[in-house]
Amino acid sequence: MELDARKKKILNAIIRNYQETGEPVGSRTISKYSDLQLSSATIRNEMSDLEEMGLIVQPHTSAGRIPTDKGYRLYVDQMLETTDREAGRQELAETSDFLIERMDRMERVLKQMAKVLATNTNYASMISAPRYNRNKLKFIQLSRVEKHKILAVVVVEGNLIKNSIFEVEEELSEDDILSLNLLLNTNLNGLTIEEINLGIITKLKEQAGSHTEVVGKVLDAVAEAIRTDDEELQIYTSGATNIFRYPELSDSGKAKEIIQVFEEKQQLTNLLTDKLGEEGQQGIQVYIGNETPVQSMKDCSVVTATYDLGDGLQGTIGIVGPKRMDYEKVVSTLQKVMGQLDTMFKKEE
Amino acid sequence: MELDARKKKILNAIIRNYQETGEPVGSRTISKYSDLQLSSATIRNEMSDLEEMGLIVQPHTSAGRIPTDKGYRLYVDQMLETTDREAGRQELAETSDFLIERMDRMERVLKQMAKVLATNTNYASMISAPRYNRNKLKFIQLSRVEKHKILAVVVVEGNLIKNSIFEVEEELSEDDILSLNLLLNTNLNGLTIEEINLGIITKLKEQAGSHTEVVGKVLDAVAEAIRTDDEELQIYTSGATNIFRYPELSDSGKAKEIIQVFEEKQQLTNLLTDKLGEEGQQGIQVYIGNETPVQSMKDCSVVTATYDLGDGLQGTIGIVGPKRMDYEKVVSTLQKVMGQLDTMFKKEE
DNA sequence: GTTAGCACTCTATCATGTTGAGTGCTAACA
DNA sequence: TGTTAGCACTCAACATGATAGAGTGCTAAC
Repeated sequence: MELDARKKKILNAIIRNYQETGEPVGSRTISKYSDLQLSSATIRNEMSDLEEMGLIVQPHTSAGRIPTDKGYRLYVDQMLETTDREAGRQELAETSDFLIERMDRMERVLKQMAKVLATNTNYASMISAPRYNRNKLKFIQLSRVEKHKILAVVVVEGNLIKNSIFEVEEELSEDDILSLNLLLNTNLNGLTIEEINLGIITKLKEQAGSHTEVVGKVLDAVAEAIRTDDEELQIYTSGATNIFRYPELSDSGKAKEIIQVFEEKQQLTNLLTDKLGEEGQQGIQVYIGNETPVQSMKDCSVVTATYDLGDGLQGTIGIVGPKRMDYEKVVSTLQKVMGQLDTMFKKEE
Repeated sequence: MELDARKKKILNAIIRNYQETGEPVGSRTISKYSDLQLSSATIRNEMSDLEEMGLIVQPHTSAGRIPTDKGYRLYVDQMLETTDREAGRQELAETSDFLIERMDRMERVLKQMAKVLATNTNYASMISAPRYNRNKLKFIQLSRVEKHKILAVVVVEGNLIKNSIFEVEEELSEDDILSLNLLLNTNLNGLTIEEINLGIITKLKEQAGSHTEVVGKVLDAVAEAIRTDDEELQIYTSGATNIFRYPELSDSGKAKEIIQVFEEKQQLTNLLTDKLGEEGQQGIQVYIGNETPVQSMKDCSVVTATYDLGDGLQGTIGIVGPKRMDYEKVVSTLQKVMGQLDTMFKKEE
């Protein structure tokens, strides 16, 4: 069976209506509220066809129809026009002014962004801090904090800073520290973690003479600082409790599963890094129901988008909501937030 | 009416029973499962008295009784013996071995502790990172990262480290930085934030000569590093979804409120800092129902405990659960975790 | 002071009936 | 051939009523 223009219109109307009400939608409703002038009987025939094609289903006999995952997929792929909504843009802009004023550190900005996303959409939001694709070492600074305690500050490309305090057996003089600083910086700066191989390490330790212990510990700190461990991906979330707004997700079994994922964050990594390399349309990915890589989200839809701050700094923002979410609004909101991240960090750094 | 020993025993039995089942408990149950050999009729008379005293209530006529806030309060204050439970200790100890092995940074330890607390008790847990009572400046280190960018590393007592990168107009030479470092450290080390007054600032800026801009920005960074802002209190939580285990808290209205508090964390500050100064019995505080400073927790009980790592490092750990929580277990678990924090950080630092 | 017995109350549960929304099918119509 | 009116049918949701069971308070006897 082919999907002609009229069937598309009807499917569209069903999805829109279901989006608003959350209730199965019947033939009479469509007949009244769509622009095609057809009787409910005709709509019924068409709906029967749509059901046969697997785009909609009845929860039970004598109920209206609701879209299937396949139906949503079709809707998202073919029927969604990304119209700019002036109203939405306006609203978000206001929040953003407020945001820029109070801006402080990356962490705070990301937290705020997550919050803006969640409150604007009424869905749950998540945002991952930038991952470092190129992990070049920029700068190392050792200092003596106490007699046997050394502070190592490691700065990598993108001005990410990591500290580490460790204890050493020997007592180092200021001069020792100075020369170690020089040694480390001349040999390591500009290198990526892959380039710091055993050869370089051995050479360093030789040159360090009696201070091999310190060098070893510093290298540990460096490794710690620039590793791109998935476990370590910082994720900020907001509005997880928004899912209670949607009855189809509110029963305590489903709600628990979803909120747990948001609380533990570990699993969100899968969502936020899933298609990180590939370039879709502007890096936007839509997972409907079972398409999700995270099983607990099978009753939700997830929309993610990759942002790029330059300097190899890439991260992902995402929205989790019911399958009947307002995809149009979500996509355009995500785009706006990405634009904002862009200007914000262009301005700041 | 006076509360004799028998009434206490009955109240105790009611609370214990309600703790396990979550159902109102009737006279017959007590008659059978308590060690006092009394008929249900006698128990009924006593229960009637307990109700009159406001310690228990009937949800409706012909239902059993459940404890009131006042009843729980009496139970916690007078009837709770903190017996060491060998089994519990054993269990927690195992988890802790695992924990020590993977220990890394303070943040990770605290996250793990929260998790241990939550999984051991099956309630929700929260833990605040140490607050700094004495904020003595220990060490400042400036370095040049790029031409116009300076990295300031500030170390305060307790080895808390804060970084800040800022831009400066003038181009600083390595020598400039060296002398600024000297200047800042000789003048500021060992001072608390209160002691860094306008006089010292002016003096510093004079001595800095042309580098007043840098000094100003460094001082901002210092202020940022050692301020004890409540807003900034780092809080780690775990097991918020445990509340779904308790039917009396699972309906989506209550659950939403509670989980929201855990998600936004802001309000938890009130719980975790409420009685921070005062010393109760080992710093343990129990809030039952409406006693809580956070309105959304009025259907829960909250138990908090203050830990002290020495060096002026103080923080709070807490448990949130239903009012019928196992106070005994919670208190003893908290004590164990505090002991662990203690040994852990004594060992490490 | 304790207990057995009884009338009473209230919830939970189940069966039953009713209503209304919505469908599928058929026959008539353009 | 596509569209529509009409009708019988289905099913969830809601209300009603009956029943069982848990638990109480009270009274009278021990």
